[in-house]
Amino acid sequence: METLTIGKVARLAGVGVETVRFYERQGLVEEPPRRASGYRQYPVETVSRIRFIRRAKELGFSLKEIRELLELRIDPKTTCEDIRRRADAKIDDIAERIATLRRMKAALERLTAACRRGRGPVSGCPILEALEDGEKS
Amino acid sequence: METLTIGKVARLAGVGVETVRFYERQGLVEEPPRRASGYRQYPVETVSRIRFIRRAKELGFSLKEIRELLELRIDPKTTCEDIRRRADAKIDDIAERIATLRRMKAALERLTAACRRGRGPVSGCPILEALEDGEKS
DNA sequence: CTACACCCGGTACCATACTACGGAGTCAAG
DNA sequence: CTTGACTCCGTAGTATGGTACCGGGTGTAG
Repeated sequence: METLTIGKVARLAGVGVETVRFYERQGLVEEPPRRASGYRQYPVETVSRIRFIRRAKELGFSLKEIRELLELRIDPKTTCEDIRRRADAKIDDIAERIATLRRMKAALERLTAACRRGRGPVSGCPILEALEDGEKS
Repeated sequence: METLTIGKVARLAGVGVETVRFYERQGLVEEPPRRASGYRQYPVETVSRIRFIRRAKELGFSLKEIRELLELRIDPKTTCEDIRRRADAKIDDIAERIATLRRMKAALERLTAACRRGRGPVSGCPILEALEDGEKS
């Protein structure tokens, strides 16, 4: 089975070596087996895992939330009911983020449209107005 | 014209007084007029502005990016061309975030579906696998 | 068998985004 | 006209998420 050193994992995932070790300390990346010298031996999947972490982080999930997302899987240690409840909560959260982003996008599209056809009466701040409704917390 | 003290703005927007002043220092909230005593007099719109900042932050935008979003408007100081270019870049950014969130949501939905019909062969980490493709940076 | 890139753990430092504190002045209800 | 909540500014401290550096050991190509 193919394994990678920490440096290769880091390069493939587009992060620094220090970041990989940091994610390990945070419980986001499983502690890999070591060889006699103490060198970490990573399975190739670790690369995808780290790439996922980066993407989720860009979308505003905290490392704690990302850990929870990564723990969502069907295994014998947790009941199906429990997994479904937590996954459903995440789904709702994500749906709401998508809805808000869509409103922001629509507002910006109206702005560029107004711009294109000779600066209509768009003043004030359109993106801000787009979120006036739809408040919920 | 109705104005608000900093404390009222903060309460209505759901943040602390210190946060309002912090956003002012960061250029996210315009410096309001003061009365003779030095007290800030905010227009009511400031509340929406701060609520927008909070939402955008939850979606993973940095304060710097949020400032850029809030500056996108048609005014005489910038050319239409410039506004459109910057707005288009933000639109692309947002579209990509939406696409990634949709893939995450779909993965979680597959997980709960598998869960519901008596734990199928879903092992490993479905949300992670959902993003295996669609890499771009 | 040595050079050089790589890995080890530990600690210290950094940027971002707040949050708290202190000492003093202000406002309004009673 | 006092009292208590609110405001002022400045500075310092916190949490998160890394990033950098250290002295030392490891691995391998020439």
